[in-house]
Amino acid sequence: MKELPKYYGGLDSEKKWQRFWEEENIFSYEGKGDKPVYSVDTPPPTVSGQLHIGHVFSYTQAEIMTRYKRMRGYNVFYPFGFDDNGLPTERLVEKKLKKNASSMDREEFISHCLEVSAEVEAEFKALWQSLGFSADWNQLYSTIDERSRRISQRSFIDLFEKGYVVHKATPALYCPHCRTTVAQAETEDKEFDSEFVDIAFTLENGEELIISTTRPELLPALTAVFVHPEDPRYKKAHGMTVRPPLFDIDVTIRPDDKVDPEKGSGAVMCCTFGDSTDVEWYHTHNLELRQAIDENGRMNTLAGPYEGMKIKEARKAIINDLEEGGFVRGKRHVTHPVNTHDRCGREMEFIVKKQWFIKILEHKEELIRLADSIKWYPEFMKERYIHWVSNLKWDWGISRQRYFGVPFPLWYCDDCGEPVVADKSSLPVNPLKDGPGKPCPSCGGTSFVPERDVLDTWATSSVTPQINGKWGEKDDRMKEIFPMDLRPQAHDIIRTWAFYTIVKSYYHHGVPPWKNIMISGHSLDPQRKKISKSKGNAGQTPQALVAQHSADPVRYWTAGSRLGMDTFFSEDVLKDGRKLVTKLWNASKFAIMNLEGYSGEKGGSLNSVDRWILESFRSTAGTATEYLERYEYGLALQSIETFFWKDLCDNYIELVKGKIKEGTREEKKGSQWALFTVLYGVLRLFAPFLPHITEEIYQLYFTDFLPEKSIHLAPWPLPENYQAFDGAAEEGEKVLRYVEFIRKAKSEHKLSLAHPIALLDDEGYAKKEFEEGVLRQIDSLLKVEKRAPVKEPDARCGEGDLLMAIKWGER
RNA sequence: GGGCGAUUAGUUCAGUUGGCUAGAACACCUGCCUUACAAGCAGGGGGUCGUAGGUUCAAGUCCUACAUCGCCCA
Repeated sequence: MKELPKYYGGLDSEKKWQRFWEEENIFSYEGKGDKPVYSVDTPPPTVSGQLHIGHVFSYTQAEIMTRYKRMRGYNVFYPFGFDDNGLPTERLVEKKLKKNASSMDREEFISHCLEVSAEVEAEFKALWQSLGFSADWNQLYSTIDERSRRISQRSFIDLFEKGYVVHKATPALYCPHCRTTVAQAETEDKEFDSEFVDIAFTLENGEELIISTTRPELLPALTAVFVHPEDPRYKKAHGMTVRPPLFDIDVTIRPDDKVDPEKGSGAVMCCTFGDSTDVEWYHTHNLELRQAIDENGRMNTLAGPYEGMKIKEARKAIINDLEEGGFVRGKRHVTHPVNTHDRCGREMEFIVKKQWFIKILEHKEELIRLADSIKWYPEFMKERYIHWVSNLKWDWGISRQRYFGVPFPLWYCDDCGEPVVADKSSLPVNPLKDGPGKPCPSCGGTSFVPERDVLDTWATSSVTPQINGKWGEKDDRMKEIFPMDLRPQAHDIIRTWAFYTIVKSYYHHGVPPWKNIMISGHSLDPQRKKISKSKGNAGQTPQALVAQHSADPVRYWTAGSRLGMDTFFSEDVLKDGRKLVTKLWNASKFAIMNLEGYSGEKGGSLNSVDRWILESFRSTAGTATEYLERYEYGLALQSIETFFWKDLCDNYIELVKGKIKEGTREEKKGSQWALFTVLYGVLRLFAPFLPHITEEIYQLYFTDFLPEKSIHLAPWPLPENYQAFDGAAEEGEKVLRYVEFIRKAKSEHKLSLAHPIALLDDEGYAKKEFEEGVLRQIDSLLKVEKRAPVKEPDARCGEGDLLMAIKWGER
C-alpha cells in the first residue's frame, strides 16, 4: 500500500525539489519548437544591497503566472537578470570601502564594483531559488556583462544613426553630491525648510524693489527680474533696469504670466538656474547664461569674494553681508518643495554642459498612442503612464559622469569636433582604451578624444527585451521571443522602467516591447506606509521569513491580493498559508489511503455525490482559469481553496470514506476514480501557487499512474476536458442541506458528531430524494442506525419540505 | 493644484454586465479527542456597504458633490 509519511518535510522538501527542478532542467527554455513561446521580461533588480518583502511580493506574483502558462502548454521563456551597473552599486561600494570613487583609479574602482555586485547577485539568486522560482537560470544576465554592454552600445549607435539622440549644451539636472547629471525621472520633490529673504534691489530711477528668495547665493547668477504682466504695481517698470545689492550686474525687468503676483512682492529674480522655471525663462526669453555654481557644488569666479564656498556656506555669507549692508527688509521660515535626487535625497542643481539626450519631447504623441497597443493589467495603470509622458518637460539625459557603467561607444574628432560612433562589429568598446578604428567620416581626421561619460544605467536596463532576444548577436532570437508576452513589475516604476523600455523598443523596432504588462502593488507596513529600504520599515528579511515559514506559505501571502492593489504584510498571514499546506498534506494522505487498490482505470458506478464533486471541480477549474487569464491570481487561489477545503475535504471526503470502505465493488471503483481525478486536479490547480508541497505529493503517489516527470509539466485542468454533469450541483446541494440540518442538531445538543442516532424520522424525504447508495453514505456519516417513526423525539430539525425528528442513540 | 486608486463585519478583503436574506478568512462565542488533520471539525453572534443628493420597479454596484486615506506628479 502506498502511504504518505505522517508529516510533510517543509523546508527540507522544498530544497529537495528545488534541486530536482534545477538538475532535471524542468524549467529550461526549449528554444524554437512546436510549442508556442511565452516570454517574460522580468525587470532585473537593482544591485543596491538588500531585497525586501516588497520585491518578493511583486516578483512572486509574476512567477505564479509562468508556472500557470507552462502548464497551459507554453514553452515558457522566463529569464532573470541583475541591474548591477550604475550609481546604486557605486554607492554600495563606496560605503563598504569607506572611500570615494574619485579617490582611486577608475579601473580599480570598477573591479571593486564587479566584485561587490557578484556577491550581492549570488544572494539575490539564492533568495529567488529558495522561493522556488521557475526561472531558466541558464539565461541569467547582468547589465554590465559583455552581451549587455554590446547590446547597450548597439542600442546607442542605432539611436544615433536614426537621429533619436542629440548632443547639446543645454541646462541639465545635476546632482552636486553624486557629481553627475541625472534624468527627470530620477528626481522627486521634497518639502524642505528654508528661509525666505526679502532683498532690496535698486531700480534705474533709484527706487527700491523688494525681491524675496530662498536662494540669495544665486544673486551673482542673476539674469532677469520677472513680474506678472497685469500686475498694476509694476506696469510702469517693464523694461527698466534693476541691480541687486553686492554684485555689479544690471538686468531688465520683464513681464511673464508665469509669475504669481500673490507670492512675496510679486517680483521674482531669475538666475542660472534656481529652478525649472528659470530654465524655461532662459529658453523662452533668450537670457544670458551666468552660472555661479560649479560641478562640485561650489561657487565659481562669478561669485567674486564668495568663490570656492559651498552652496550653503555662500548662502550664509551672502545673507550676512546683505544684513550688514542694510539690504534685508524681512526674513521668514517657509517650507517649500525642492527638487531632489531620488538616489541620495539631496538638492538638485542645473548645469549647462554638453550632454547626450534621447529625444522624447518631439515624440510624445506617438509614445502616448503606443500605450494602447499594450494590454495593461489593471487597465487604469495605463493612465499613470500617459500622465507621466504628457507632463514630461525634458528629453532623456543619458550622460553620466560616473565610472561603473556602459561606456558610450563614442569619440570626438580632434580636427572637426564631430562625434564618431564605433562600428557595430567591434562592440563592446571602451573608448578610453580602444579607438574607433577608422578615420573621421566628416573630415578624415585620425586623432580622437574619447567620451569619458558612461550611459545612464536605465539606458541599459531598458533594453532587457533586446538582451533577452540577443538582438544583433550571432544567435539572435528576437523573432522567437519579441515582442515579449509579459512584463511584470510594480507600479512605482511605470515612469522609469516601463517608460524607458517602451521608448527603446519603439525607437529600435517601431513596436512596444511587450504585449501585456501586469502591474503589482506595493507591500505596506502596518502603518500603511510603503515598505522601502530608505524608510527602514522593511522588517524581517525575506531570507529569514523563508527560513522560518518555508517558501510555500510566503508565496501564499503574495497571491492573496488583487493585482495592482497594495497589500499589508504581517506574519499572521503566513500562518494561513501554513495551515493550507498542512491541510493539503493531511487530505492527500487520507485520500491516498482510501485509494488503496485503485487501478488507475476509469470505471465503476458514480452516484450523485460523486457527480457533484466532479462537477464542482470542473466549475472551479473554469473559474480559476478565467481569473488567471486576467492575472487575478488572488481570486483564482481563493476559488481553488474554497473548493478544496469546503467541498472536497469537509464534505466529499467525509461522505465517501464510508462508501469506499463498505460499498460494493462497483461503487468503490467509481468513487476511487472520482477521488483520484479530483485530487490530482486540485493539486494541479494549486501547483503554481504552492509548487513544493504539490510536487512532493505528486512524486510520492501520482508518478505511478502518470507520465510527467514533474507536476509542473502536467497539463492545466481545463473545464472542457472534463465531463459535465447537468444538475449535479443541485443534487449535491440537497445532500449537503440534509447533512447540515443534522450536524446542527448535534451541535445544538452539544453532542459529538460521532454520536449515534438511534431513530431518524424524515417523513420519507431521504428515501424519495436520494439514491440507495447516497442514503447509505449519509447514514454512515451521521451514524444513523435506523430510519423509523419517532414518537417522543429528543430533537427536531429542518425546515420547509424537510422536517426531521431524532431519537439519540447510546455511545 | 493635477492624475490614479481606496473607503463593505472588530481586522484584512471578495461582491464581474444594477436583481434572492451583502459573503469569506482571521478574531470572537458555544460545543466536539470524530481511526487524515485540535495547525482540526460542527455550529453561532456580528455590517444604516464613508457622507449627502440623484437615476431606476430595484443601487454596495450607475451619476453628481463632498469627506477621509494612500500612491504618483507639479
